[in-house]
Amino acid sequence: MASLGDLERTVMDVLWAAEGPVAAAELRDALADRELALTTVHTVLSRLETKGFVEHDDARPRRFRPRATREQHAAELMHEVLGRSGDRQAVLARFVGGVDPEEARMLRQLLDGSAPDAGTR
Amino acid sequence: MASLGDLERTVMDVLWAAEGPVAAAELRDALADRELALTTVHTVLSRLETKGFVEHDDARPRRFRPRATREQHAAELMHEVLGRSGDRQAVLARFVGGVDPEEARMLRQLLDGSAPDAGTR
DNA sequence: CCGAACGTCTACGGGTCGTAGAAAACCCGT
DNA sequence: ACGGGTTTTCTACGACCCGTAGACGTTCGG
Repeated sequence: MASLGDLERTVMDVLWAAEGPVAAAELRDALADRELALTTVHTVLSRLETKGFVEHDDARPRRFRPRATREQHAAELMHEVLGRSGDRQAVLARFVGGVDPEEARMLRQLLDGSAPDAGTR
Repeated sequence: MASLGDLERTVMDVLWAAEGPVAAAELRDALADRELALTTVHTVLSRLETKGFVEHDDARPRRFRPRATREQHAAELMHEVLGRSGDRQAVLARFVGGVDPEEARMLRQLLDGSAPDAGTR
């Protein structure tokens, strides 16, 4: 999976946090601390599009939105790491060893209640 | 966490697969298909060292070894992704939704048997 | 139809990474 | 102790990625 630069990730964070699709100018404003030129935002957006992270409608000001939710993306990344990693079971063992007890409890629930496919979509 | 280039990852894979510490020349041979110059291997190793992925002893031919197991590394990566990702619970939900039943069973076991800290170290 | 907002295309400078030569440091056999 | 191969270090270079933005064409609202 393609990986993201700093600004790219920041932009994705804004998009993920947004309610609906977002126009370039809104993005620039959301990142006002960076004082970005509008074209910069456009460049980043089009790269994100090439990488498959966002898409835009054809309304006039174009509006951009993420192709996956932040959670989908993170979960996919985790699976990718797991997949590329030799002994999956050993990795999972270490992984669950490191989750805090709160989350461990939740995991147990998720696994027990697992209707086939729960949480996938 | 610093991320790895292609060759860097390949080198780590060799080191992780190896029984013990490995000398640069052995690495070059293990990657014979790439026809790398020895100095190339050295460069990569020293970058990996800078990034904290390997260390070497002071024997003559230096011998290199990973500072973490492949599994530790993968698990850390997974935690990093999880940490940077907003709604941890939602991510975990999606994540476990995607593990195959085999592994789900194993996860349940790991979670139930969880003596505090099991698998951490 | 004009001006302002928008979008596309091109570019550049810094950083990382694959790649390796030059040269220094080192070790073994004689 | 010396010379030649082996190892290590230092330096470099080209490709590519990414942050950044200007130039210039496009489109919409009045």
